[in-house]
Amino acid sequence: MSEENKVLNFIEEIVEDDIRNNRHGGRILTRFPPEPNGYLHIGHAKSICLNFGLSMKYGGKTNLRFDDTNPVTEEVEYIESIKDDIKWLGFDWGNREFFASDYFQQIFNFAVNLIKQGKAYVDDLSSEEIANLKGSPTIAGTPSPHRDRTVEENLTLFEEMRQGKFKEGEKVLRAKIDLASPNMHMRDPIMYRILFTPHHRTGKEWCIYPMYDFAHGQSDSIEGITHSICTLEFENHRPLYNWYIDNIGIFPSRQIEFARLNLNYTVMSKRKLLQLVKENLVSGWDDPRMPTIRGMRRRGYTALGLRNFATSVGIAKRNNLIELSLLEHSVREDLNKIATRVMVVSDPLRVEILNYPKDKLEWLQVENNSEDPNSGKHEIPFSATIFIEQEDYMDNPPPKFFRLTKGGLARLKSAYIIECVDVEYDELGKVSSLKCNYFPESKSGSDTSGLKPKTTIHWVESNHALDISLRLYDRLFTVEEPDKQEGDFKEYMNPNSLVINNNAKGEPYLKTAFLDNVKHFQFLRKAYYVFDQDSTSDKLICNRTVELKDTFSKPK
RNA sequence: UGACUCAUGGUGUAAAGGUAGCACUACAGAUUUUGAUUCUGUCUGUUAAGGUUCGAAUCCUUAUGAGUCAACCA
Repeated sequence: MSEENKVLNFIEEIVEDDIRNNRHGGRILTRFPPEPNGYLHIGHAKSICLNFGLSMKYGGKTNLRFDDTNPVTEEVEYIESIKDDIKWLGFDWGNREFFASDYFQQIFNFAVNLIKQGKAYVDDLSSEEIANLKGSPTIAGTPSPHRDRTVEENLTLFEEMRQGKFKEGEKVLRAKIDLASPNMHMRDPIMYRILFTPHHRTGKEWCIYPMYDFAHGQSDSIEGITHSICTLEFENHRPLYNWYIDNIGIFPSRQIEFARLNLNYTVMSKRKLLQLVKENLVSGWDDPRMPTIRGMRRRGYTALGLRNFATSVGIAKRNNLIELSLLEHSVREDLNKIATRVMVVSDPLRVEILNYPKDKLEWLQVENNSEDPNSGKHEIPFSATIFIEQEDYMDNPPPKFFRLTKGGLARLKSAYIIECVDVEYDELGKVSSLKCNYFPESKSGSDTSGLKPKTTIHWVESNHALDISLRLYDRLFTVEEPDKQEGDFKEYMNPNSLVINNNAKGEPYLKTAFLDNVKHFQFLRKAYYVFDQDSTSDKLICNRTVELKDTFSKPK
């Protein structure tokens, strides 16, 4: 055991304890149980990493199980995307792919079992009537007039429910537990309801469907799940989870709850994300501003970055609000190691190098990534006209500005040192171009000039420059907790969450890289970028994944 | 004002009665042909009040604050 393994979260402690006590023979089986009614988000990623991580750590397995017990909201479309996202994240469930709907017959049999024990009954009351008789947390519920039907009567009625002899809402099957329980979930919860909507897998075979509480734990038990990990809002369901298992007498899976992930400046509920998509406030589930796995992937976040993030947020029972900066840190950490360095000028300022021969062109070697010695090199052109970043030149620099100024020096990355000798302005008085001289003996790698410019700036040669479209993404909301504000959360959307820049100039290698399927880049001194899926070799579109840390521009 | 759960720096997470640690953030400094990376350092914390104990973040009591629950959703 290494040092880091000694710090266990509370679930790992439970698992190690179970292994120590030889519970289930030391077998560990977890599951990830998505409902196929939406796309996976970063919160699901935390759960996926937890469940798969746990089984990998303790020599167990993890099942993928679709919790498809509500045909009204579920669609096949989501199943493929969910599987795709889990694979992309880097996890493999092998052949352990299951559906709660596969267990409908067994779950039905469990219900019959409870009816026979006198622990379940068919109720004719409407949804409203049942709710009204349920009482409140401080007031006990009132029994339904149908609570004491005979076993035979219940058996017949339930079978008739199954045969489709009743309309939707006409009858339900309820567990007979305790109408006075302080836990509302124990007040004769509904086990089955009638639904004539065809199911995406079982078609019209069934017209009665088990409720979550009578399907999830049963599926866990059928699969022999040892640790059924869910989020905190199911804490109050645990007594019911256990009651069903105890009373049916099936494999005792154990439910364990942990705090879901909350990220600031975003929303995480499927319902709200769906709203953003439906109302076209984002371009889709894979909009790079979305906290969905697809969105983050399109944004350029890496699977490893996301997995590391999931690990670093930790597992506990206390409600949390994670700062976006931790996510960004995790992503940068990975990208720093793998991103190919290129030069792209987002706001070009033309520079003429007066003492460089007008028709000369040289190709210079640059490293793909100085962090990775095996990443190789590529070539960039250099000539008498180049672009640099507008913000890298100032007439009247503030103190501590050490980029280019009139009469000042700067190193062009991987090329020469230049000195600014003259400045031209447009009619508005804005700097329109620079005249510089270069120092031939200052060439990168063989510099004998003895000059020590205070900084190195990025640049792009003008004749070979590629026009690049940049999509600059920022946080989707202007407030930390959009859900907790007054009024509609959508009022707090950040109007600048997407800014498109079509003026950027990139080095020609970008096109080669695109054709070579290189994905992640660091645009030197600016940010990490990824090619958007809409790119073609003639029109490169880059999504800004995350900016580089910048300790200079902060003070303003 | 019912039940369940939780409470440690700005954020997140450890410390199983014995030095309050780690990561992120922020701020310094060093290195740097990216104001990045890397390295070093600094700031800030046990919700409150009692109790048990030689000793309490940890155990007990009470208070306070927060979350969840009264869907034929999951």
